[in-house]
Amino acid sequence: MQTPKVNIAIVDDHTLFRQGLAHLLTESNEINVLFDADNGADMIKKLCDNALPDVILMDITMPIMDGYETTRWLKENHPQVNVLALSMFEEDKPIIGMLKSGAGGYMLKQSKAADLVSAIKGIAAQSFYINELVSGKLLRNIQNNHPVKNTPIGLNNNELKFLELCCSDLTYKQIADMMNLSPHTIDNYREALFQKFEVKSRTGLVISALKNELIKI
Amino acid sequence: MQTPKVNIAIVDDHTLFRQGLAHLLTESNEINVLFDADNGADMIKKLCDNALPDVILMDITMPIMDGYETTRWLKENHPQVNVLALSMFEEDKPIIGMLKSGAGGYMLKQSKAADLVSAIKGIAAQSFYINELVSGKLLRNIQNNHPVKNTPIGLNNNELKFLELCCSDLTYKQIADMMNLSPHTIDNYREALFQKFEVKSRTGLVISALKNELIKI
DNA sequence: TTGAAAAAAGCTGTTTTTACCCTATGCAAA
DNA sequence: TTTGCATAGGGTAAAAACAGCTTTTTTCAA
Repeated sequence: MQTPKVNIAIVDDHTLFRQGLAHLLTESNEINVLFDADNGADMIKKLCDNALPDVILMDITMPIMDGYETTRWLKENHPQVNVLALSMFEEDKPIIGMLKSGAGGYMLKQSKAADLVSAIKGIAAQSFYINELVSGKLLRNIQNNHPVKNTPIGLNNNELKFLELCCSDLTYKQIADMMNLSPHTIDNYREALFQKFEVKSRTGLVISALKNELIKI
Repeated sequence: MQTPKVNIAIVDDHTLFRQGLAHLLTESNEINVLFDADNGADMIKKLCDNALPDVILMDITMPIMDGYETTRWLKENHPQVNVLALSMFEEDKPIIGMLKSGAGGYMLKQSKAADLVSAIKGIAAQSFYINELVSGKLLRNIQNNHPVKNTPIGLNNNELKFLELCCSDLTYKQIADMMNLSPHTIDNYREALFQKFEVKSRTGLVISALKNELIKI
């Protein structure tokens, strides 16, 4: 008899990816997929009807309740559940952001299945799984000694709305009209966001926001 | 005995997605996955060593040889093979673009497995599979009677390089330096791309390029 | 091979939009 | 009261956008 299977859940808004991954992992005979969910809110519902998983594979970009928020909720309400972030993005900010939210590891969707299985087993056994991808970011984060850099950036509703409208062919004046605000107010939002994102141009802002999965296009 | 299985191949640069999907589809008992590939070039190699598939599931964004190019190659060299585009993107341009390149259908990765299986069976039987997503775009394309709008936009190497550098915090002057060209020449590229993409600002250009999967960030 | 045509690269402007200052008001919470 | 905030303003400099034109390079057929 082998070691007992690891019970997991998969939270991701791409149905095909979720279901395909579930089959793939089940076939490894080392992992048991208890359930899967479309987003954080869906996961919370399904947690009630299922045994508590050892590990939850968590996407970042999801409608309604995203990976950051869901991970924070889990650490608040079920701290014994390990979260393994699973994302397409290899930028600093989402990685550091998910780890800060409470994820114990971070894997790319570009990974091989065998590596993902190791990561799941690793995180189930030790509550964390540090691969090269993550350790590099962590190291760089320390070496740069602005340790809390690259954190998820807190935006209020208007800033977020503005950020979305920024991802377009609209001028700031047109954006101001659409938000029923003075162009000067818009200019304040712009200034604030440039500082938060450490950029110097609207294009830089848009690219950063997309890389951090704060907005979708 | 049922109808014979449909032989397919999967071309996608995300290993986990590809393998997971292969397992998922195999389990349906109606589909047989002959092989999978990382990108178009990889697919061409593997085509030699395998039976010709009935249907190829094709991602759009891939390194080395993308979905558009690969589909065109297939239609040129193996016109009897049906291509079903499988992408995250529901914008007009990638959809129309893949169809124009020769794909017989277009499915979202957000689809349910059962729908994907129907699409594969449909396209194997009839060489095309038109769902609501696609028919809407086609209809709109006809109604707007600029029928060849939303086609993939042809860019030369310098324009593409410029476009990539545009997706950054760099000024045009800095981009000119990096490309060892005069800022005036860069201005010509900008002008040309604005016309091709029908935009009025660098931000609009960047967003369009991303939506059309001409560049990645 | 040559020279006409086309494409690519470069230049001079002007106008509009962005980016970056610093200040001020109203309002609500501490 | 004070603090913090969202809002709004004026002014300036830089960058981006737009237009019209010249030179260089490439291409290809006579």
